[in-house]
Amino acid sequence: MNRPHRITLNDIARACGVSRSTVSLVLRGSPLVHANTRQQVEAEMRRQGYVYNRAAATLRQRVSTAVALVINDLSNPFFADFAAGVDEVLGAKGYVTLLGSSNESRTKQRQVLGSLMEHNPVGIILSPAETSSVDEIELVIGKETPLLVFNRQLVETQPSGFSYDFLGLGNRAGVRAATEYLLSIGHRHIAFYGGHADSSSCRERRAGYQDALRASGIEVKAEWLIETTPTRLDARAQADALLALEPAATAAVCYNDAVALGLMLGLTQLGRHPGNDFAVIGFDDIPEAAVGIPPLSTMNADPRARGRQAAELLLQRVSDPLQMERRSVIVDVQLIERESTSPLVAAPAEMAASPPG
Amino acid sequence: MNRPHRITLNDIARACGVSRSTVSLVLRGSPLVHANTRQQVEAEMRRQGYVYNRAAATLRQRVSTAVALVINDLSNPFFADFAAGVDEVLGAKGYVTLLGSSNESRTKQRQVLGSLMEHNPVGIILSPAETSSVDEIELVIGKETPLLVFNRQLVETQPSGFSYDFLGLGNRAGVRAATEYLLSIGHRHIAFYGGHADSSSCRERRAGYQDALRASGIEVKAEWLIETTPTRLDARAQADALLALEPAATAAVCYNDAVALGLMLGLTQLGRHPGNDFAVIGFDDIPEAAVGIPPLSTMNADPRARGRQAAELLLQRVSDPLQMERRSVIVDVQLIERESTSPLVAAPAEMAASPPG
DNA sequence: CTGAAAGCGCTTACAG
DNA sequence: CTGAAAGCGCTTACAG
Repeated sequence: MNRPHRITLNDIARACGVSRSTVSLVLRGSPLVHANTRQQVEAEMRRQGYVYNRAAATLRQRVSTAVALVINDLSNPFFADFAAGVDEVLGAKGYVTLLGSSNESRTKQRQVLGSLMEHNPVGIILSPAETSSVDEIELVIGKETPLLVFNRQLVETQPSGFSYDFLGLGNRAGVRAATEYLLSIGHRHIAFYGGHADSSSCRERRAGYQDALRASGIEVKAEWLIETTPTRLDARAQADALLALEPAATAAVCYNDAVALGLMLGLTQLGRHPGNDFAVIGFDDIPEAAVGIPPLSTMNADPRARGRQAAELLLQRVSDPLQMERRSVIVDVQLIERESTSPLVAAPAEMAASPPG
Repeated sequence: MNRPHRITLNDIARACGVSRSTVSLVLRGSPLVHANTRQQVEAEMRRQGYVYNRAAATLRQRVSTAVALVINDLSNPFFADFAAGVDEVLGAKGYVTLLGSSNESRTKQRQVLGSLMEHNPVGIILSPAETSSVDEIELVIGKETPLLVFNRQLVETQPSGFSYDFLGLGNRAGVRAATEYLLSIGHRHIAFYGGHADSSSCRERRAGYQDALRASGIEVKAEWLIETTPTRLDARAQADALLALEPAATAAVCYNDAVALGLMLGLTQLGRHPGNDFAVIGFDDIPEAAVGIPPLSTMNADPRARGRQAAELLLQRVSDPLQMERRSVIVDVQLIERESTSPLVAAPAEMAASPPG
């Protein structure tokens, strides 16, 4: 019954006949220690299976190496990939990731943040639950710990001095680019399909769609913005709304890939051939997009790269907290061209003609 | 330029005119403290924005509240869901999750485990990188910290005294049940479709398929085990192999859902109607399965529930390390019946007849 | 019911 | 190049 006495610096020092300080210096790679001493100490640490106690070091140094990562929905591959990217960079730089998930509950989010704060993270990366406010976050994390918010803006009920960095997607510019692409290949009757207008990301994407049409001198009519639940099933069910427009749409920019894939199914059932006589563009580039029939053109946000970027941004802020102006980084999403928009659809007047090439 | 002096128990004690010990007792909910004192102390903590320093408490108490979670592939929704389940239970029980991901690299896995060990986790949940061995894991985590391995067995090169718990899926029993279901609805010409035989999960699933056939007195022929890359594309391309069998297969148990969905596409292109004149069963119950055309019958492993279960198992072991016999829990996967196997296919001899009902 | 003191395992000036 | 001492923020017997 040997109680598992934890090996400490003292044990190593005693075994080597040196002081604790010397062993600590070896650990920290100080050049002050004689090479022989260093080797002897290192050998002894290996021999005894010494494990560094970072909590003790943190306490003494008053700086931790932990970063809190709080995610609204880990089951969503987009956020899971984001988390993987964050952890990749943090791990490579010697930080440990404290994970928390809120499941879109602001109450849970508050609890999780409070619990993680007790571990003295040097910073926090937060993909917030819907409708989270600046105030409720500040209340639990204080003003001192650097915060990077991802993907959703915090609701700002009153002007506060609270400062944090933001990393988000260029929803508006992305959908504008997608719409412009459809215009460039000849479409003039383009709908925005799917999503609910009370979601901020949907509003931003719709705005991008309208930007593109207006810049081309095309009038934006309300009935060309078609609402659906952002799911495959509802998107499939309402496909006929696109063909019922006057004139019928020849292309649709969709709220996201789920909607776009559902729409393609619905169009097929109605006897249309997406990619041939109708162009569809999605948003997200989920794995299924590439293997759809036809493969779906979409906007890719590379969530893993966003995670890496978020970690970099936060660590910059951690190492330079004096640079106080708040940063807001909006990342362009990239159009991935696949067959759902090619072979290029002919201009509306020639819709019945065979595709070029 | 006020350097952010961290609020400690001393500050609270001084402000209240009591000793540090008393404040600590309040913090820990001791009944020894007078109610008035307690209220005064609690109010002062709120007023000053006191944040508990768990690292200091951990150091003193010599027990941490951290659990390390190391995942082989966070980008895979199966493992992301698992992680979400783990975090859910750990958070609810007052533990913090230290996240690490190995990306299927044993080297990265070793580094990550080593780094997390410095934070004194009370236990480790590991979904190991492929071909990880018992020895390499033990070398880095030692014999003292409880370990729960998920999903894949560790390679055991030599008998070692190292003990850990295991949570895995009932691949063999699950596929046996799937195959028996197909037998029960009249099929006699059932193939096992997809996957590579050098993967342990594929071997286990094939074994379950063979178990069912043998128990029914049906001979298992090698050509009825069809290998494909476990992807939708390859599965689609090789669908004709099923119809080329003598006699042609009327049903297939697939290695996983990706394969099954690809197979359904391939069969459709060959003029068959999955769910009507051919039965298909997948494995995993990925989100797409439910919205396939037709919806895919499959085996569900509920990864999020597995995560919760893993956390429970580990915490049991943490609280009772004396119970030394190793536990190995194999969870049954559940058949989810959807249209890809119903309306029930008639027995082979009557294949051309209309479905019942 | 409350306080003084010791100690968890480190790091860091400060001497030598 | 090495050692003795103090201290990070807690908790825990032990007195009173």
